[in-house]
Amino acid sequence: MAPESPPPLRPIEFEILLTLAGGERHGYAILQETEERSQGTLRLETGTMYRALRRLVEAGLARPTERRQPDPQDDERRRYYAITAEGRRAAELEALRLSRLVAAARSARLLPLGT
Amino acid sequence: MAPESPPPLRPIEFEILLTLAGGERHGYAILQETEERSQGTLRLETGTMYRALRRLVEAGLARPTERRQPDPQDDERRRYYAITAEGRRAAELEALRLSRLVAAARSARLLPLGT
DNA sequence: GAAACCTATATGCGCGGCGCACGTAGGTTC
DNA sequence: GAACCTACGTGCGCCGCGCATATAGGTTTC
Repeated sequence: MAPESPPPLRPIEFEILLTLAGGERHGYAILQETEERSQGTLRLETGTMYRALRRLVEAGLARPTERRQPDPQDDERRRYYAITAEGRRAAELEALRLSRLVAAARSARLLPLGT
Repeated sequence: MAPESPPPLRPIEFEILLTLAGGERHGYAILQETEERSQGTLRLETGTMYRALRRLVEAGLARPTERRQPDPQDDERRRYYAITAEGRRAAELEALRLSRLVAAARSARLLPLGT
């Protein structure tokens, strides 16, 4: 009877949470920032992203924020989201898993040892 | 017209190639070694693994080996597979992508900085 | 000035990967 | 002999994903 580990994050869900870990973001900003970070190695489709974002909210890993600062620059259509405490824990777990995976890849000489 | 980057590896495909990077393996050994490496954070279903392995062969990233060493210890049912040069390149690319992702996670303080 | 593009969010649809169950089968352990 | 391990594989249903499309206001380009 293990403490019932939560279902693992899908790659796209982790990307979104990683972006949200940097602060509140709206959907379109998540799209841009994620693709920029991956430098073309990942293209995040709008349909995929908005649905994954909704899933994260339903799972309690992200939450919509009512933040509507009186900035006239701000596009009214934007809907902002923040990572939750549970979302952060899930992302930390996944990051740890990935770091071990990368270490294993380094041991297998799939990456330069010095990196 | 970018040089048409290949479709990215799925997580399970990367796990399999990572195991094969350590040398020839048969299917059941891939199952055991992968689960052992992930220490319970990933459970690789038999159906999923054998099908992913077949996909990798069809994509030219892995190949069956006719290796049948005269070891009487060896279970005759085993079917061995090896990583191909193309498979290694794909795994290296994915490992690089993941290492950058982990670095980003570290910057976002999802991982202890010292690790 | 309209055609093209950017920002911003969202749905429709079809394919296929995945989880789970099951099948086969010989060997070992209790 | 029942249960379990090794070893390979198929069947099936769900749903996540990629791609297309919808909506709509603002800006840039020809």
